[in-house]
Amino acid sequence: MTAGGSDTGQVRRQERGRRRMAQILDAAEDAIAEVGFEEATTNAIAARAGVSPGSLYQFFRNKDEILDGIVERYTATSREFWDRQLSGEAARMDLGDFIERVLGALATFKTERPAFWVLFHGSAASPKLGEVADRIRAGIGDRLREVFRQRAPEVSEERLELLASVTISTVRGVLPMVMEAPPERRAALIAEAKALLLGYLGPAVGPERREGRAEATGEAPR
Amino acid sequence: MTAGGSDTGQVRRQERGRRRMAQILDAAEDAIAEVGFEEATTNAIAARAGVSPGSLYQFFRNKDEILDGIVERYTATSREFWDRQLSGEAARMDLGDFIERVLGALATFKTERPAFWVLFHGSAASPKLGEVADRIRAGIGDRLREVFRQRAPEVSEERLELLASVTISTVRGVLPMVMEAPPERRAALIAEAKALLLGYLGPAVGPERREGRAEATGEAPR
DNA sequence: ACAAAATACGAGCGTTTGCTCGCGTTGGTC
DNA sequence: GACCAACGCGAGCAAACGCTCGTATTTTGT
Repeated sequence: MTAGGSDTGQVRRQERGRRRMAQILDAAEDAIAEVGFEEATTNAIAARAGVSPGSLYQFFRNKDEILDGIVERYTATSREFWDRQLSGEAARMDLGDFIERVLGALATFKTERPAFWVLFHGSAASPKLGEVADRIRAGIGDRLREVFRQRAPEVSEERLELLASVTISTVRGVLPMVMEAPPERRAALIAEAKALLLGYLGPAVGPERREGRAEATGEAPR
Repeated sequence: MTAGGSDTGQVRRQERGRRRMAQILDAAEDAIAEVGFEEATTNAIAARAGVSPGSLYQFFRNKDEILDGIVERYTATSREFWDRQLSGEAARMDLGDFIERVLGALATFKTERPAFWVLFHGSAASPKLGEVADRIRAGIGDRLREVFRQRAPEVSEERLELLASVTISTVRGVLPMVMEAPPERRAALIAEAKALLLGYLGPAVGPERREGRAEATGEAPR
């Protein structure tokens, strides 16, 4: 009898099994990134992972559960990434440097994990992936708002919310353009995106905000 | 015998037939907008259009050709829209007014034709739709660049290209946020988007640009 | 050493999907 | 009014899909 299921905890997974699960998730990730979720057949995923269809269903009760597995891995990876990018340090950096660092890190991350990129920004994913991506973005929004709040405590909460939302949407719109461009053009596009965001965020949360717009370097009025 | 096919020109369509084709395209548009292209079954589309599967295939050789029909209609509608928005007049307007008008028109258009919206910006469409949308955006980019060129003839061609690309990507990123927000919040979000674009475009193609500026969005001397 | 559980296989099931086919109806043309 | 193309129907075919099942092998616990 099959003893399937993955997170029901009813199966004592062996080392071999955990390896297989990772193999299958890798294969599924690639397949879905290539042709979309509905079009990635379970048999094809199994074949790509070097596993029989029967074995696949030993670890995942159905196709949706494979997607759940991918989502779980992505959520964890994403959290790590944004923990690094939006740490306390981010509130103390120069705004331009901050923007540049995040955009750069985002670009290299998407380059290194193209499957994640296609999965969550592409147009061939699935409604479920869309929802997860929305939730993740909401979390990023909260953290970004916190960074802004620390940078500019005098700004109202509603404005902070607007700033964070617009910033995320902008990055979301601009990043595909950067990623689809030939690599030698990326630097110029990132610089342009930086200018765009700097012009928008600078007056609100940058050092040059308000009273006399000092050109100063290294001041912390508070 | 069936005499199918749509654009092969081998069939003398009657008035009744052309009406049926429009019915089918309407139904297909709605169905695809709801569940995505692959998941919208031909039988369901036929039923929604009040037509038998056999009749559907009288007008469209296969499922892809239905998509072609939708694309054709959208392309025409889109061209009309952008003809209005990016006419010669656009080069003579105040930059802020121009941005506001386009954003507003875009928002109302997407509200009135939700199917188009989901089809071309949603994540449940199809690779083919993606390609078409890319081509359309390229066309919009050309026209926008032309508007910018008329507004600021002294700006280099490469810079104009960057400005147009970044502008389109930004709008593409910001618009979903506006559309998904509750209607009473849209005005605030559009105002915010306007500020974002004005800050970026103003120094380059706005009336407030100055010849002597060496800072900010660095202009390459030549 | 031995039983039980976990892992592995792949042919093939039941269902769904895009599409066909045979046949009947409507409408334009002479 | 006779003829023929265009229009219309819907049962059902062939292919593809997600998934199962009987069975064989490997690992773990004792």
